[in-house]
Amino acid sequence: MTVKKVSSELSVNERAQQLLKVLIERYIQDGEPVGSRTLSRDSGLDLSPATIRNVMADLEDLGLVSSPHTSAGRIPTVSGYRMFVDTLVTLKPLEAGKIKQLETGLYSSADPKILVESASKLLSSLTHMAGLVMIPRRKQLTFRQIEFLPLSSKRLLTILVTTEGEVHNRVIDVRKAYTASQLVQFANMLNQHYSGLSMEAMHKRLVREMEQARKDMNQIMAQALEMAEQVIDPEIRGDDYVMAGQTNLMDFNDFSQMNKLRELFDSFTEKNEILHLLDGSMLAEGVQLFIGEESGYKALDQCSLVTAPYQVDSKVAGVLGVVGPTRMAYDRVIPIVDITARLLSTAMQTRKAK
Amino acid sequence: MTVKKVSSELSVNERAQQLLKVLIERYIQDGEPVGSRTLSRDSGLDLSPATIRNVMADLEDLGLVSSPHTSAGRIPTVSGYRMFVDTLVTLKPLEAGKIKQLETGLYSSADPKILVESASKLLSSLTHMAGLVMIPRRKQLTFRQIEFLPLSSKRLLTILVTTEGEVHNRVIDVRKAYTASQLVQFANMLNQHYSGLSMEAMHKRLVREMEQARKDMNQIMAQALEMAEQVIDPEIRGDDYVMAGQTNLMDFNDFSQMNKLRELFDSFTEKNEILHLLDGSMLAEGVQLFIGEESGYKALDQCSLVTAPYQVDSKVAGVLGVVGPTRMAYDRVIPIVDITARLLSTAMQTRKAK
DNA sequence: TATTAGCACTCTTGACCGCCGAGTGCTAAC
DNA sequence: GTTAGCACTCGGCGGTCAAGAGTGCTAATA
Repeated sequence: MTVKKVSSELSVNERAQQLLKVLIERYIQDGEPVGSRTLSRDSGLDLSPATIRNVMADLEDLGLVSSPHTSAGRIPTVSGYRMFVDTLVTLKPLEAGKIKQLETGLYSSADPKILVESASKLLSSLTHMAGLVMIPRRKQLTFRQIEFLPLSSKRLLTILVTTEGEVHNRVIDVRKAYTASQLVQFANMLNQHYSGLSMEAMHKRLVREMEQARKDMNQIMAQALEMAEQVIDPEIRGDDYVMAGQTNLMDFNDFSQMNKLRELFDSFTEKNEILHLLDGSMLAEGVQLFIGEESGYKALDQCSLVTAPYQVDSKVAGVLGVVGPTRMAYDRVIPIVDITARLLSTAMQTRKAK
Repeated sequence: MTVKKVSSELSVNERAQQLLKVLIERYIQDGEPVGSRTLSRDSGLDLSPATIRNVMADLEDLGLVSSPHTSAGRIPTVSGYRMFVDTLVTLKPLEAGKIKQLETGLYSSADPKILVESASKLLSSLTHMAGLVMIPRRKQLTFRQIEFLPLSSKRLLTILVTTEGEVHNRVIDVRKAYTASQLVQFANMLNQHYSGLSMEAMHKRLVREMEQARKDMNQIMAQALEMAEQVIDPEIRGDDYVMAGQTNLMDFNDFSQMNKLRELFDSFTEKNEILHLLDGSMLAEGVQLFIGEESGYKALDQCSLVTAPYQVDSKVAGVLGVVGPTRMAYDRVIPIVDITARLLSTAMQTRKAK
């Protein structure tokens, strides 16, 4: 009896899941609420609309679907999508042509800046949504060298280079004028002393040793350290990302209300909400999804974000992904994001493996 | 007789102009076609609606106004706006508060990159439209020094610094591996040889002398020159600009058709059309306007662009401006752009005048 | 007991209609 | 040259109506 009940419940669930799957696929395709008739016709399950209506009522009780109004079909809820992407979806392998496109797009340059930009453009063009690639985290970057160039008497151009090949520059004002050779001396000292440290570690040591130098009345040293501090302090905070194809999102009538769309775009330029999400998905193993309100940010509550981390020299270096309407073709998008991350990883390798 | 006719025609014109002015001011305020009744009431000219209708018919013949349909009021055409901004508009001086806002916003940093960004943000927030600031033209920049850092055996990080304090970096692949000291030697040679030249001049000489070095079989020299060429070649082309507040444009129902707005946004990321316009207005003396189709670009045909050049050390260095709907408050926007350009000029000065 | 047919009900959508208000162009009078 | 008057036009708004799609419920069926 018990056994039978369980198995019967299970079969109900399987059938319901199958129906949910078809419903979502259908809804993703057409963007319109799916009714019982349609489902009866296209589910391959040979059930009458009436039966399907019963199942739908169950799914609605479970919070997996909802109907916009009494006499409309059903549309998936966020939980519905979640179940779909977690257990139901059958991913579509990426066509060879698109893989080729990705490869040629990514293997044509060695400059990380250009690579990141290409990746984000490719993501956007392959998915017809907005692509984004996070730039390697500052904190994890390691200091390589610094340089000071005088612009005017009390104004210096500072250039900071990381081992990874990123260059950051900043203009700073200093209290007194230094000669060119003094500046070179400062730079040499800092370079010898700190080269190879992570930015974060360097920051900590800088602060500590600045204290020390002040106590020792070592003016020169203190000055040099202060200058360095001025440069790396802003660099240490804040990751950044590059985005492409934002305007693609304007085509989805899911965002027909302008203010919603505006909110979204603003959060793209504001960046910190998105960065926080990307930051979180750095730790995840493979592709990760934030569906609708799952992200926790109001601006994104009509969107889904699909991300995957990428590596440089087999260490996680950043995250890339796409943003689109909740109703997106997950079966196509997930593989695209996945593969792009892999390809970017190999393209970013500093020493050639082959 | 002739005299009388002329003077009479003139007075008609003056009256018509006055009416055109009021009409445009009104239309800018409300965004709705202005009818003869309204004009009769608010023009201050004590004319009956019927008379005004006659004048309107004349203005329509002259192509200065048009009516969207038979029984609507009139709205200005591009030529109408043009006449308005050229001869009719009475500019509203900027309130002291806003000037203060600009000053504190611009005098807080010395870094040109940050300055440019602040300026564009300020423009956007003061006008509630999109602000943009062009970054000093590359060709006019002068070369100061170059540096080569090895990333891996055949991959170099190149850093190029201009006298103006801009830093450009790029990763390049080279044919053979060089030692660190060789790279330093290359850099020294280039720095001594070319420092102080404009990028354009440097480019020309590089090409010429590369030829020469090849003929002389001076391998080292040729290699060094080729590397330099790889760096400055991409830098020499293409100016760039920074934009802020694009989403402000989404509030104007003038851009209610999404595809029009999308076209506009795309042309912002595409950049070259806008750059071409900005480029053109570098030569102009003060504030310059492109109204609607005047710009010649389809994406901008619903917009106006208000620009003004700014100086660095009393040489024109770039252009800034705002983009908004054709129906914008020119009387307020023109002074804002004008003053921002002036303030940015003084903020950008490399040696302090005071 | 699960499934299905049937039916009444609900809700959206688009078409059609008529009316009102705003505004015009024209003509004739001032 | 200006104005009053009048006929006309057009967009917008609200209401009604029918069609279509889909639901929930109940009772019959396998």
